[in-house]
Amino acid sequence: MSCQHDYSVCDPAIAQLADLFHLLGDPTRLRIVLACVMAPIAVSDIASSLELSSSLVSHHLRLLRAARIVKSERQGKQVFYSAADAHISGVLNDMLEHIAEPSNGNEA
Amino acid sequence: MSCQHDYSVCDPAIAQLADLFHLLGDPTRLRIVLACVMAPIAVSDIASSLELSSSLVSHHLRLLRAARIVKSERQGKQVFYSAADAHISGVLNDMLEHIAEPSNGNEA
DNA sequence: CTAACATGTGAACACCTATTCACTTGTTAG
DNA sequence: CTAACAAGTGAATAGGTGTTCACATGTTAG
Repeated sequence: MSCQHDYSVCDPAIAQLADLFHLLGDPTRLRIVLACVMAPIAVSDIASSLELSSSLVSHHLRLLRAARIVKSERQGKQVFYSAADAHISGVLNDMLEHIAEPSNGNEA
Repeated sequence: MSCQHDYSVCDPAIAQLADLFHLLGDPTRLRIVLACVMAPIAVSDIASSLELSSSLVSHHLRLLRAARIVKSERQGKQVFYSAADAHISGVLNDMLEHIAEPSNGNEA
């Protein structure tokens, strides 16, 4: 198996990996993900709390759900979205730590 | 301080976070990052091993270095690039685990 | 059934960006 | 100095995509 768990990643895995990062790479979509990671939340609540149209939120949630970044659960008229698994929060935490790190003098 | 280390992320941090993910969201750029994460490597070696033009690799490395995802080190004519810190590999590992996870029946 | 609400979706547009090409800058060797 | 190699850069372009608008679907209440 040439597709192990270290960094010798096979090409299809790279495409999938890039797709996940790409989905998190949009500020609006990232805010939606963060809202879902905190707690299960309905589409309309995401829209109102982030001041976005429900339509836009739905568009983004569709992509996020297709990539299994979030999962959906219906409760009456509303559909609640939440983080798909723990890896997502792990990724977000690592990136936040990366940002919080002091500049190592390798910029500019 | 409203900008703590949990998910109540302030807006400028979200922009920065999204920018990092966006940089990893391109397959070509992600391959370059993976090459750098494995071991310090020169621009020309990245280009030849990934079958890309040196120009394209330089363009991407500029962006990656600006975001402190990679760092550069000159050795003679060549410039070696490597991962900026451990958080990057942590993020990549988490995402790989996310991919490797069995489908939880929430697709399609 | 209808009305009202919540969510999903298709098309269109404006914007962004990855890539290529030509060129410049830097470095070592002679 | 020049020649050859490595890396960086600016402009132009083709393709991708986030957003909006109008509408469709689904669900509950009456």
